[in-house]
Amino acid sequence: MIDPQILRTDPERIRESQRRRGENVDLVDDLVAADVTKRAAQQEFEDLRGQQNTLSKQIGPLQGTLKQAADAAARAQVQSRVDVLMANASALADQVKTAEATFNAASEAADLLVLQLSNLVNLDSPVGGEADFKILELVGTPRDFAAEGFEPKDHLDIGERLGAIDTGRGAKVSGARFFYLVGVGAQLEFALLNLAMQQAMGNGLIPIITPTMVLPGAMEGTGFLGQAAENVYRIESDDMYLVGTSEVALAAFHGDEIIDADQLPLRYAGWSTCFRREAGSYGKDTRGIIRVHQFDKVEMFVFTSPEDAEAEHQRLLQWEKDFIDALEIPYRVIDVATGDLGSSAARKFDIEAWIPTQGTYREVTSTSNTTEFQARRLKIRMRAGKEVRPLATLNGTLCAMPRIIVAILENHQQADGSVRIPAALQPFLAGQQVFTPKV
RNA sequence: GGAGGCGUCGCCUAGUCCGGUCUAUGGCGCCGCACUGCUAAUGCGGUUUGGGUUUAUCGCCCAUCGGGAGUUCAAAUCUCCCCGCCUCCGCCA
Repeated sequence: MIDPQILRTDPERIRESQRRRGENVDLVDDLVAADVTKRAAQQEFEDLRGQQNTLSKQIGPLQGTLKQAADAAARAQVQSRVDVLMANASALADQVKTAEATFNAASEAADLLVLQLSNLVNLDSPVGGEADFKILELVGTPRDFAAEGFEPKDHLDIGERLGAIDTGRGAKVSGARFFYLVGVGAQLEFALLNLAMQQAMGNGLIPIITPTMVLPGAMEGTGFLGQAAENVYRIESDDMYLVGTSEVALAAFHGDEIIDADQLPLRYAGWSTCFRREAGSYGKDTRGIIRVHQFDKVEMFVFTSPEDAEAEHQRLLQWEKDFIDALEIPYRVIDVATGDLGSSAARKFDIEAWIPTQGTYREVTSTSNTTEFQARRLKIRMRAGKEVRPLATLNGTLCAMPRIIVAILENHQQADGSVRIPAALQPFLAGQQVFTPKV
């Protein structure tokens, strides 16, 4: 949700944001109109309710007088005054009811529109669609397998030979885009989890394990029921959702709370399984575990003041780079274009790891500055002195397991089918330096 | 799943039976002022949140007693539904 004040003072700013996103610009004008209608109805209703309250409040004391009235004559006099007041108030009650219904309808209409509006984009984000990202940085050098004298195998070949990845049985049991991590595959995930958490805690983040099923409010509040709704699993029988990222449960963690400014920033490193329907990606990445319905992820999430949000965003990006650096994987950092931000983000940086067999970089992390967008929806505020106002939330992937595993297997494979284990991971793998094929 | 109890403006708490002087009591905490070498103590005042209006301020109005619906001129208080917490029973990793 954006600041409704902007709607009244500077709607052009919102229109420009919508334009850059390639989203509905007319929505802004509909909203401005709905807001005007809503406030007029509110005035009308509150004015009538005020009149009614005034009348009603006179009745109470008179009832007391009535009980203490000395004689029948006095009682009759007071009673007649009560009768008049009640008659007037009664007449108003109908009007109040009508005005209230009108206001509620206008209010709902406006709220519905507001929820459709995406966050204001950061003006530094490159304008355009998915392909219009800007490359900010190239780190590391992809290996020259030709020079090394062998053809790199893809992660599934390597993983199967290590007995680490089993997509065949995944499909048998759960369908397409499901997989098993077995043996060293499972060990590798645990090692990555431990390395990620060690780094996160070293940076002062609070480790946290979140629910993976959430109520509609959490999903709505984080902005996943808009354009992204088709990628979310819904549990029909209980009206709940499976989260696509622990960001949902992490953001909602402080929902409806007012946090003292001196508690900020609040930084978490959440661990959860993530579920994605991957609707609209039929035929894409069908081989291996690059695009799956269920995976585990360590996610960083920060609550901070809006003033500090951009600096915090850079910090999250740096921590993501630190992690990929530790795994010795070549990557590039991109500034995601406005049309590819998702509704909550004002700005987004992705890290894309080099995938040798694809000859390209693929997304492994993503960090978004959602400014006050989620906080407004989830009613998360900060108290700075006497002032209470929305805070900013940010999220960033620290380690999305399958894709990192893909990157490790492919980038660190050796001619004999073994995989070199990066030094940073070795302490979490009982000192193993290499995974060797079982077959 | 069953039975019972509970949910009040940061925390604790009065009020709910019997609707109206509830503009929600008191304590703690916090903020301001006064007093005092400093601190502490004490005294006085302030202290829910959201919205509208005004906005230079003061202010005024509406809503808010877990959530929603209803009865009523009027609901913390009465009715119904829902949610959460606690205790016990059952089941269970």
